[in-house]
Amino acid sequence: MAKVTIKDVAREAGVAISTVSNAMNNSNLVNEETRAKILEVAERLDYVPNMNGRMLKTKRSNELAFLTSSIQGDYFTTFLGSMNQQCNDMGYTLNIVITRDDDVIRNHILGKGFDGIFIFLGEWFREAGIQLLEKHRIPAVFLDRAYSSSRIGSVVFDSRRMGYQAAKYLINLGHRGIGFLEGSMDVFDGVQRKQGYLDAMEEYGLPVRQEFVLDGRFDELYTYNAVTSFLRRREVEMPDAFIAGNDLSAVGCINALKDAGYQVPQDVSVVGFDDIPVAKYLSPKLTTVKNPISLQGIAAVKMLVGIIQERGCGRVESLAGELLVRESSGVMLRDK
Amino acid sequence: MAKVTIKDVAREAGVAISTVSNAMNNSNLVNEETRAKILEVAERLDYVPNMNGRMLKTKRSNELAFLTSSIQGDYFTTFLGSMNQQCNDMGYTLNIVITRDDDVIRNHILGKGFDGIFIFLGEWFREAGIQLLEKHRIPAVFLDRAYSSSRIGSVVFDSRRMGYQAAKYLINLGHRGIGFLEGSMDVFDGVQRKQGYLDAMEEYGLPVRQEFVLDGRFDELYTYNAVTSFLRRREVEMPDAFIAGNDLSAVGCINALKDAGYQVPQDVSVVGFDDIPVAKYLSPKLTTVKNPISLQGIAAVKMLVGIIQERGCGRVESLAGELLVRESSGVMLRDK
DNA sequence: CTGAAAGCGCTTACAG
DNA sequence: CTGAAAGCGCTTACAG
Repeated sequence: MAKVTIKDVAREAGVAISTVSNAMNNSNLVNEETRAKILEVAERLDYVPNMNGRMLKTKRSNELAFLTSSIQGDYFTTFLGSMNQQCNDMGYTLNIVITRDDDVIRNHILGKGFDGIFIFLGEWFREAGIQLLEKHRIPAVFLDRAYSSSRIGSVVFDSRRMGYQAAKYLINLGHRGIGFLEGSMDVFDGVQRKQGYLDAMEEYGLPVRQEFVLDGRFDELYTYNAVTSFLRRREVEMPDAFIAGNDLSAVGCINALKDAGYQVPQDVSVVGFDDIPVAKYLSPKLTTVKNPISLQGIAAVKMLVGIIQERGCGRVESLAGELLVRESSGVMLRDK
Repeated sequence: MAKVTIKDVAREAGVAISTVSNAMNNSNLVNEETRAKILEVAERLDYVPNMNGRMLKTKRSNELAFLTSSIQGDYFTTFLGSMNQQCNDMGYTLNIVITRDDDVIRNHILGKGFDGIFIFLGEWFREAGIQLLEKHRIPAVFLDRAYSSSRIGSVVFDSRRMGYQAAKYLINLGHRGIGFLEGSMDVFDGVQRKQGYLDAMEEYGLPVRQEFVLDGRFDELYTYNAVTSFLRRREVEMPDAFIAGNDLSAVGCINALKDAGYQVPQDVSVVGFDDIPVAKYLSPKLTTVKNPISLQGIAAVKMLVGIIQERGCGRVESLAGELLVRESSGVMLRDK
């Protein structure tokens, strides 16, 4: 059966297509009987307006796109769930597109008629992409960086502050030699978390020892190896604690410490970021910073819709996380 | 800056719009110099063809939709990752839409010009939906049930066989009184896993004791409560083992058993389904059935593209899982 | 209240 | 090789 169009409905109902269109969209223009007849026919034929035809005229789709380079990890599950719900609540549908392809990205930004775009593309979206958005005045909200202009906003976590708080927490526990397992320096959170750590060290006048700053790459195995080779290199000088770029990295760190004969937190405290679901099942249970992921999704949708409907303009919204103290961190015990 | 269209490119390049269209699509029709000029202009203006205009003519979008009622859980992360990759490899982009709204579903099936649809809507997609697909000959692949026709196929797990194998494994270990924590009977896997369990019991001439079949609803807490009240009801007769509808349910079951003073697997063996990431971190580590989720995604894409390109037709493809024996199950120890 | 007409941005025969 | 024209399915002034 061929696709049924507005023509089919018009013919079947014995009216003009414009009347069908009006009946389906504009309540008060059409005679009630005519409308009833048209709706009955439309229902019978399973008529659904072709969005391509409609959008060619109206320039509005009530569709938003979420462009992401990945949906791996629990973060996305939580995030997309809340985002999608909020989109629906506000009358939009969300299209999630996983891609790292420049052409696909351009197509979705420029060629599909989305009313607005959420961007979580990390390194797959750079300056040129921003220029494109700006030049064509596409409403957009970034979830992976802090950027804003008149039609573009961002909703991010206040990773710098949380990095600062994690470090401060450890300092208050008596730790002085605090190491950092840095994540990716291409990633907003990676940079910010480290910066927060540096902020705290500076505020308390503690030296940042470069040999205590290891490359963890947000990766469990990579961190495990980095910490293991660090421990082999220098038996003498141990950090009192490590802040890891994320929980996976914290797990790798803890395992490396254990395998080298250290106890966590008795010998070394470890703090992560994210509060991944297994964090509370680990032994020791992981002390970590939890971000309000659902709130990020909701805030992002509100911001984008605000920009689209001209009720708001672009800005950077920064959400605070929460330090969850569990078992992998404790007061400083070792003698110095 | 207003949206740049084919007209803008044509004007700027001093040619007709049909020439621009040909230059961008049909290689061998256009003079090389003309084409070069046109492409240069298109590039300079950030011209991206409006997909709505194009699709109105061509009726092909190279876009597939994945309609799902949820993306909660690790299943989806794995699944969508492999599916998306396979779509890209085959020249399609995948749009993921999370919805439980009939109108949104209808719109995406009929009104958006997707070349084909993946469906994972469970109870939010019933007979009426299938009729709609059939009537309009929409290429579709189900991931949540077994159904097929000329333009519709399914890729599912062979849950019945795996349920059978899980039960058979326990029987071979010496267990006779095997209980089942059933999941949702609205869900394909829920029904099939239980049926497999029943198959095995029958094959081995073991009675299925109705009081050993509890309602777990695929839910940890719900199962915990069901098992706890079961244990309170009858101290005398204990099952030798439980098969749980999924891992969450298995966890609830194990916790209930432990809290009632039983040891797993010494007193009761427990087997789950899914192999969720925490399964191997639990104590005891969970024996479970792991499904080849990535393969399901790949097979689904291949099937749908086959149907669309008329190179294949609808069928039910059933993927085998793998029983992972870990610590929550063991040989029958108790005296009868 | 209803319908004829124009036009959104494209592609595709077709004429030249 | 290039362009004028028709038409995909809609919506929106506008005339009646």
